[in-house]
Amino acid sequence: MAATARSSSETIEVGPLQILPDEHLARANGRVLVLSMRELRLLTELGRRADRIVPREELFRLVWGREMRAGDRSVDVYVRKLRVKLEDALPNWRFIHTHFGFGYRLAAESNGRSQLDHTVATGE
Amino acid sequence: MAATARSSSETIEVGPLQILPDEHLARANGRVLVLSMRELRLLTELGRRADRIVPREELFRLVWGREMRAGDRSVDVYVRKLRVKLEDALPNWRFIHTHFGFGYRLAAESNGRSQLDHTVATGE
DNA sequence: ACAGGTTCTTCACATCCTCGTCACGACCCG
DNA sequence: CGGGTCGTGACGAGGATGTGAAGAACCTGT
Repeated sequence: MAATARSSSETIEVGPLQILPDEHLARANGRVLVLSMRELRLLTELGRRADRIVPREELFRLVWGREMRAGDRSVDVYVRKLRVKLEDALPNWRFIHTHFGFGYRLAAESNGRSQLDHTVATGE
Repeated sequence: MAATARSSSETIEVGPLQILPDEHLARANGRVLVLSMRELRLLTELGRRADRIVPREELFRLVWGREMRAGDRSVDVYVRKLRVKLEDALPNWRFIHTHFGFGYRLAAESNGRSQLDHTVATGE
């Protein structure tokens, strides 16, 4: 892959979610999320395109670094893993949205009510 | 003629409605609308001809890519689906107008009052 | 090299969504 | 009023996505 060594710490914020690719970690309301390599990369690439629909093939290319074979379900499986961990960390939010026939989109959406946890107190 | 230049990221705006065919999505006051392939294409073709009456046969040809068989109600059904989703996202607006015997026309018309719609995520 | 634990990949099955179509009733216009 | 047009809800088939699990690959410390 491109030898573009990212110098300054990139920070991606999506609602109460904070992604720090260069630190190899993400935070939910300041709490550190334990993510594997693949999971973090997938989340990062989605985060870099937050609020936009990213096709599976593109996601696979970005995260796995090669072309996706037809029928490969890896992206779906890792989306699932991310959803579980995000749900676990922030029960009242939904982040990864499916766009049937197109791909996935990352965006913070509160589950309607009880966003009493808005006292994020991130360094913001 | 269809000299539609394939400029990157075409944006169609109709009142508070924003259609981004290349992103595979549309927004209502910035909020993403979840549309299926057909729905988005229909909305797009209507949007490209905003304020003009588009005959069913033409709409069908544009969206389905083939000639419409007599008695086919697909266009009507999908107009209905779009209306429901648009109504859900922007309750005080009407977009798709029927022209009896001719076809449909897309135009933003506020229902007169209180378009201060804070359509907060219902979470329903 | 080995054991123990973790991550990655692949599968099979379950579930959900889309799409085209139908049927019936309301509507519009002459 | 009469006949065609449009609105609307429902249905089934087929395909796309969700989900749990098993085995392979990998990593780490001894």
